[in-house]
Amino acid sequence: MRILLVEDSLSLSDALKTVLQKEKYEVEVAYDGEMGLSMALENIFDLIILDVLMPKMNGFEVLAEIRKAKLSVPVLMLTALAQEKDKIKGLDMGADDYLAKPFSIPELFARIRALTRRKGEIIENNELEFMETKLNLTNHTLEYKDKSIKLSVKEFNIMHYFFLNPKMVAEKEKIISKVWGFDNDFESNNLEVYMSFLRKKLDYLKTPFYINSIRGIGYQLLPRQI
Amino acid sequence: MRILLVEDSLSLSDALKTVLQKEKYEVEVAYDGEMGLSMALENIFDLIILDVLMPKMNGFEVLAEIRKAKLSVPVLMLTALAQEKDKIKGLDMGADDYLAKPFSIPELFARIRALTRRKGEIIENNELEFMETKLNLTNHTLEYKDKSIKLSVKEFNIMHYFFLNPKMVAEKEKIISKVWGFDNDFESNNLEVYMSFLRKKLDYLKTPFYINSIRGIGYQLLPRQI
DNA sequence: CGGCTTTTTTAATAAAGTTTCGAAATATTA
DNA sequence: TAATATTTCGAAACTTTATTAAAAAAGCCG
Repeated sequence: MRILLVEDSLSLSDALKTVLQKEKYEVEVAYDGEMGLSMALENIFDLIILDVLMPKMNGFEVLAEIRKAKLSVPVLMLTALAQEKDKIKGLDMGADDYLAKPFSIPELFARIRALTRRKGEIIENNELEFMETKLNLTNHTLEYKDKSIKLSVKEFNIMHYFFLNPKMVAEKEKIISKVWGFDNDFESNNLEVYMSFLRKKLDYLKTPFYINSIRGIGYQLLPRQI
Repeated sequence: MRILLVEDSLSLSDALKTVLQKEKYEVEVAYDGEMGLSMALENIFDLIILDVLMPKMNGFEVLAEIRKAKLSVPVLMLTALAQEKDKIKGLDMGADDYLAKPFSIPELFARIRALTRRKGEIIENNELEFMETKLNLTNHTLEYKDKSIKLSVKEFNIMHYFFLNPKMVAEKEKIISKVWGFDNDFESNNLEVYMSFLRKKLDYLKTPFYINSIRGIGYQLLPRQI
């Protein structure tokens, strides 16, 4: 489970990182809003913990950009601004929970568990589900009915992005920046190559959905017509 | 948006029901845990607000049964038990949020919006509508009744212009400058060619409007006469 | 480390879809 | 009817996407 922690106070972020890692979360830390935003846009996280008061760009601004980019990752706002209007502002801007400092670590953990539990769609154990097909997050396999197939890291990341944003159109740009990181990919058809790999695997599994391409825009998982 | 409110205190449940209805939520009230559970199992709700301290069956027990029945409906626990261990218990049992009494109504609303947002969000594919026909802005498809057809970029841009200025006469010049960019088009019938493409697609969809041409000026979407 | 497998990248080609252009057919108007 | 505008069609040029094969890189294991 990957968490992005955006928090400028070194003492707090260090402490949080340590306790989170003890609970087996993979944690990446950003020390200001700008850094947090670019990390959020470039990588796939299961949860973002966002401080409000930060240099360069505050938590509200980061949140606004994250949602503008149509990322559906759950966001937990964490802040000293315990005022009601701030809570409401944060929640209405697309945060999923809002915890005022000082908070108790066990409560934070419980809220993290609550937020990551239902990620995307239904989640059991450590898998995401979309149309009866399961993406296993621990062993990177895709499972449908009695068949299962291994995905390479790149294949998995692409599929992960689809499963986290089910039914939505995944723009090529977005997928590329998630899987290969920003700027990369000049003059390369890597994405198309991987989409072809994935289509083969979906065909093998006979999943009830297929990868539809939308010329000039990107791809979308759609139900197979029979 | 349908909400189930499970709360034994008449004064509180009445007050909440009233304010929720003012916000256009459909609200059903259960006055004890057993009643709440059976209503939750029998109907479809978008959110369940669950008190903890209740006669017959407490909120934790109701929640446990709801999750045992594999219902994934979001649950907001609402209670006087503000103790940390209760919060944690509730969240870990499958509640999505936990609010301690006394709480502020605006904060409750903000949390309700946060919890119910994701449901609508997935379907939220932005589209424009004109005469029951939808122009999907992410997919670049045009949809009417049960049919849907893909539009190419140029076709889409033209249609987009119409949908943004419905009922108006779209001047050729304007369309051309929007779709091909400034002045371009000297001595070319591209626009006419595309209008022909679009007419074919509208015929296929059997939309209730057609493209009428206004000689010397441009085009206009008009209701089809039968 | 060295050989083996797997994954990722690159490049070439094929396939599919889009746009443009010119010309012919049709319609409109004065 | 002549002049002008619009519609339609098909071929060609062009773009984007898909597929394949092979080279390069990364990972694995004794």
